Amino acid sequence: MSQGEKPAYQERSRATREKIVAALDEALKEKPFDQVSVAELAERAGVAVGTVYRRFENKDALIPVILEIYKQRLETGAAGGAVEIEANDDLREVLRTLMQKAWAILAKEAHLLRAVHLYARLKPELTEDDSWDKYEAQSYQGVEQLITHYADHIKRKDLKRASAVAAYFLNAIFLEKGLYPTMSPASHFRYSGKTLADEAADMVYAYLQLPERA
Amino acid sequence: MSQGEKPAYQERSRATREKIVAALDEALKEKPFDQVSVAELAERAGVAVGTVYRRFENKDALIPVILEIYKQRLETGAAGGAVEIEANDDLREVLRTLMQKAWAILAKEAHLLRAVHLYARLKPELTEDDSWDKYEAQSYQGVEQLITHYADHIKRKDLKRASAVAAYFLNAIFLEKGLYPTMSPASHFRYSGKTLADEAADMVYAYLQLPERA
Amino acid sequence: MSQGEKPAYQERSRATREKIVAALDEALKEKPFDQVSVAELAERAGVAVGTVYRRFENKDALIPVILEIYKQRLETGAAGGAVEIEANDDLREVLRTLMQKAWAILAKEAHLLRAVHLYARLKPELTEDDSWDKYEAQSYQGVEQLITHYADHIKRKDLKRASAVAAYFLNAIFLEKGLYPTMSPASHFRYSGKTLADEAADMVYAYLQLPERA
Amino acid sequence: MSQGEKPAYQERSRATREKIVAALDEALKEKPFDQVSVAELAERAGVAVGTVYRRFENKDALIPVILEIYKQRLETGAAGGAVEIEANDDLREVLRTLMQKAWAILAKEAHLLRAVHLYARLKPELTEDDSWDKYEAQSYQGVEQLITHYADHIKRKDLKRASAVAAYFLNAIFLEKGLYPTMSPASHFRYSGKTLADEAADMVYAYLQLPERA
DNA sequence: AATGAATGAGACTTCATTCAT
DNA sequence: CATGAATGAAGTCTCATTCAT
Repeated sequence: MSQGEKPAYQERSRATREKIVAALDEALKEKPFDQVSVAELAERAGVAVGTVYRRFENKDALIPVILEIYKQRLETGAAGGAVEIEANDDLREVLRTLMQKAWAILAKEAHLLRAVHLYARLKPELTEDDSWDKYEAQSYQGVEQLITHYADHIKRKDLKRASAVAAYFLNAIFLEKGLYPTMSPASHFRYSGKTLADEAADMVYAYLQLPERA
Repeated sequence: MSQGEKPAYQERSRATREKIVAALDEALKEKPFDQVSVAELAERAGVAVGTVYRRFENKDALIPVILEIYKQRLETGAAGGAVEIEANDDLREVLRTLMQKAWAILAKEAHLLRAVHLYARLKPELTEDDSWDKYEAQSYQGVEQLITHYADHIKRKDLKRASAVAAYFLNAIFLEKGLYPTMSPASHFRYSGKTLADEAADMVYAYLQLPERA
Repeated sequence: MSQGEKPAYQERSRATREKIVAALDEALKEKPFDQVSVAELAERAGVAVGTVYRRFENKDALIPVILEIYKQRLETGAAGGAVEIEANDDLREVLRTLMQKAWAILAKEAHLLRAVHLYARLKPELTEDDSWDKYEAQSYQGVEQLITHYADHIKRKDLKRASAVAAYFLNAIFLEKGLYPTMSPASHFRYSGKTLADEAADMVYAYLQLPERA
Repeated sequence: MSQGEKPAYQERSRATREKIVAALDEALKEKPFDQVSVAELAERAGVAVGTVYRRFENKDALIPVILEIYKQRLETGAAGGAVEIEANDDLREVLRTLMQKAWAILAKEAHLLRAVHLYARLKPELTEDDSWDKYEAQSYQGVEQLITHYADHIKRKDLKRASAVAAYFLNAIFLEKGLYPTMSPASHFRYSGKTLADEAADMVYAYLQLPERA
């Protein structure tokens, strides 16, 4: 239960909450959170306006929910395609596989990623318990673990920094993807998402192979 | 003159337009475009509300102006710090210098970058003459030229794709910077912008040095 | 049972009613009836919203209850401090004692007096059986009885009118007190309630001693 | 211009303001301020809802206006019927005349008196410059001046206290009148307003003639 | 009987846009 | 051309009341 959300004691309440959350998920595919009125949300959810306010203190209390859905989707997606790393796998290949998986998930949840960045992340005070912070930390650690695991095959000395830079980069590239999921064909990057994922993996791999400046 | 903008034949009109544009620039430093009301804009510009509507058909007609200001600032910034590339300069160093320059400019104009991405780029139909398209093309070509210039020191075969990927990456990383110019210290990337710029340069450099997969 | 109230046949029902009434009494000490929502009332009473509606047809049906509580408090208060009038008591002193008693009770029940005047009395149609009317009649009669009892010591000829005027006056002065129980010290009447009660008694006494105009 | 009110530079603005104020005046004759919605007010005034908000920051900003109208009406009324006190006039008669005048004015403006007491006076923080305070002080001083003027014909020693008590009493009796301007015929005070005014005057007169207790 | 979730009318307020001056 | 008053649709939120459990 996030900040500003009201407790749901009954089964019925939980069902209602789910309807609202689902409606929000759908609505975000079409327009930014700002432009989804509570009335529209209620209608999509098939409930009355007042019902939304019975579950959420105000419209802003829905923002943490976005992050919540997003994290849940990622977990579900990750669970479905967990990557088992064998000791002797090639780092370049592992990165490529990982990026492909991540990209596939994001292509489906881009609308949430967009909302997370534009609302949840920009209003951290609304997100309970440093939720974004924790999530971010987790993803940074994931990258760090991978890199540490392959320390012997990496030329960078400062693995901590390398990990942070790599994570920042991946985050940035996914953000771009999230903001412009269906960018007009006029866009000058004419390669497929699959290709881009491969190249992003290569970029990280190459970076790790490059020794620091003297 | 962008879409929805009205012609300014007289001297006075142009002065008015300048005032409005300057006011918009200032306002965007404080809040997103959405939250800048026409009334506020008029007040900041020292003109009446009706006057804004005499110059711009509606509020959306101001969106292309954002891109216009942004491009102009970049040009001014770039002109002030043009990088002369000598034939025998080291590519890694050149990239680093370029990134530092770019970073410095963006740090100052982050509010515009943010607005460009959130409004101008998301509503390409509002931007006259494929303005964003042209701008994007230009920046892609810039990267491509640089890479072509250093073709001999690069291991990638497909220079066109490498250029596109590099440009996409740079764009993404700047977007992240633009959206969260003053991200809370809780953020897990604890390195300075200067450091990040260096690492980004390295990442592109390393990528260019890595031959394509077999 | 007032208008709009529903019969409570069972023991449990009566207990519920009591809880609601007590909650209303408490709530009125803090805010006007208007601002006490049914939900708040139910919570204060420790019952569900629906339960309130099982006992009272609608929110307005609570208004007569206010008068009921008020009358009951006055009776309790009066019973506790009944004034025995001896034949040879001085009228001026008797009035003074009465006013002091009345004032003491009202100071405690000012919130009810306020509510009675603002809601119960302004919506007589809601008050069952001319309840306010009866109450008013009773208080007028009380004054009349007292005055009749002291007829020999009074100069006024028209005792009925004098009684009515005196009752009206007392009512008015208590209303003022009820509406502004804790008026800011900036208020220009800087005397204590006790003093004011004394003076009010004097005023009535003096009035009774003044013969009608020729 | 009271608190929360916006400046009206143009003639047109002033006309609008007047329309709104007049509409408020009318509306208060029918229902309490609480129950007058901004939409209703706008409709009565023949303007749009937004227009009300252009002149008044919010609904509460209308409260000080009530006091303003009330004071203005009293002044207008008083001006029309100023009472010239001749040195040798009888105090009882003077009081009677004054009360009759006051009563006549109030009968017409009872709705404002009601609103002043329920809103303006209960929310002094909304009333600019201690406006109510000043008004109250003025009325107290008026009574005091009259009483001082007739000091020789008064038996009370403490004229200051006597003045305060008299003013408090008059205020209270008018409040009662304001709150129940058209009390149902069931009311037990069956005398006309004119009669009541006479009796109120007598009451004050008698009080002044009664020496303090020993 | 009791519960509390759901309803939806209606209140306040904002603001892009129009238009009389 | 400029001004700023006026407009009114639309948004957020409250709360008396209803109803399924």
